[in-house]
Amino acid sequence: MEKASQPPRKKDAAPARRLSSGVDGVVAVEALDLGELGELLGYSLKRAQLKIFEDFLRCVAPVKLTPAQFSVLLLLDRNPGRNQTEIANTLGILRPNFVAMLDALESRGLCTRSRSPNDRRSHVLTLTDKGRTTLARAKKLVADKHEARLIDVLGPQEHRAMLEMVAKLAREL
Amino acid sequence: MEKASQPPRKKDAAPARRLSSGVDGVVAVEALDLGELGELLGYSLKRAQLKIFEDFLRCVAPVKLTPAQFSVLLLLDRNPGRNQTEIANTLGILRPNFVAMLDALESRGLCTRSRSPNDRRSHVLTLTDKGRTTLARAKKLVADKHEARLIDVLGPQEHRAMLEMVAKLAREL
DNA sequence: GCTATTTGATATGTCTCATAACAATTATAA
DNA sequence: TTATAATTGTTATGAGACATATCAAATAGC
Repeated sequence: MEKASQPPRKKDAAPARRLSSGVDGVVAVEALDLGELGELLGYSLKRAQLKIFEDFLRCVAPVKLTPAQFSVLLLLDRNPGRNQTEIANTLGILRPNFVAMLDALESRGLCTRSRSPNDRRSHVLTLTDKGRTTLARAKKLVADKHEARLIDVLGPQEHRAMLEMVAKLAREL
Repeated sequence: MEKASQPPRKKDAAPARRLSSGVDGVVAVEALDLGELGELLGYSLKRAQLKIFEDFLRCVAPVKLTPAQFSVLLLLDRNPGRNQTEIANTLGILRPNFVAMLDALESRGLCTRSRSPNDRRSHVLTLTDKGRTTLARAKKLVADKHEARLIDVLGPQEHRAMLEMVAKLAREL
């Protein structure tokens, strides 16, 4: 055990740092020690969330919908006749930022704004037929590809358990 | 129950939409139907993640560290002598974006950049004493306040289970 | 009627994340 | 060795999400 020439580096002597690897001459760097980062729920949660959104985008790519757009279409379908403020609020989107989102959906012919006869300030949001069929296609892609992949990785029990835990955190924290 | 004067609104007779509530005269809007949004893991996961980061910021506010900064300090402590590319890569941060992060930490005296004698291109990153004590304070706040809160909401078993599931997703998806 | 509030919208600013390009340095090949 | 390629830190820049202030039109409350 010769630890002579090394400068005193803490007490938890880390082993050799670099290992040149493989026939292709690529020099790999030894994986770093994540330490207590692995015990930080928020850290892994964030990374999982990014991966999940990536997977969502890939699976739903045929209908060109982002997770946010998909959630808007779902809400419009389930809650016809609502205005922008109501939809934006329940999705946690601020009204100013919701304007451009709606512009994009409306310009693609997926939904429409129409002045409410009761309150001419507000716009009643409605899914178009194209919006409904697009939503139907998206739902199928989400169920068959995206959620299926998650269930495949986690297992059905854990997937269900995780849904509940994550909903509880979103609700009660 | 007089609902006479209202104009006929669609056919799927949704129940009354607005309920004026409370003594303070605030008019609440009936909660919208989230539909299958509650079954979308990514949706709740994202909302949970935002709440967790909020809670982290609140708990760690006394030492003024963001989750990203905390993760950098943790990594520097566990992996002394590494350069910017290595630290940034393992945290999933792109090198250009890591520069400003390091500027902030270095300007607060929490870490230092020094040219490596072996490879004068790279900067060896080192935690300062102030960085170490700050990290120690942050770790205590995270454990005693932040993670404690999560365990309080989820329960110890579920908290542990969720850690593993989320790590699995981040790893295998 | 008069004031305050609400709704959609615009402008703006910040923050995160991603890409291209560059100088200095090192590695590799001819 | 010299010429070429690759790497490191950096800057500049752009896209996207997210937040605030402000506005005109419309409505509500007094």
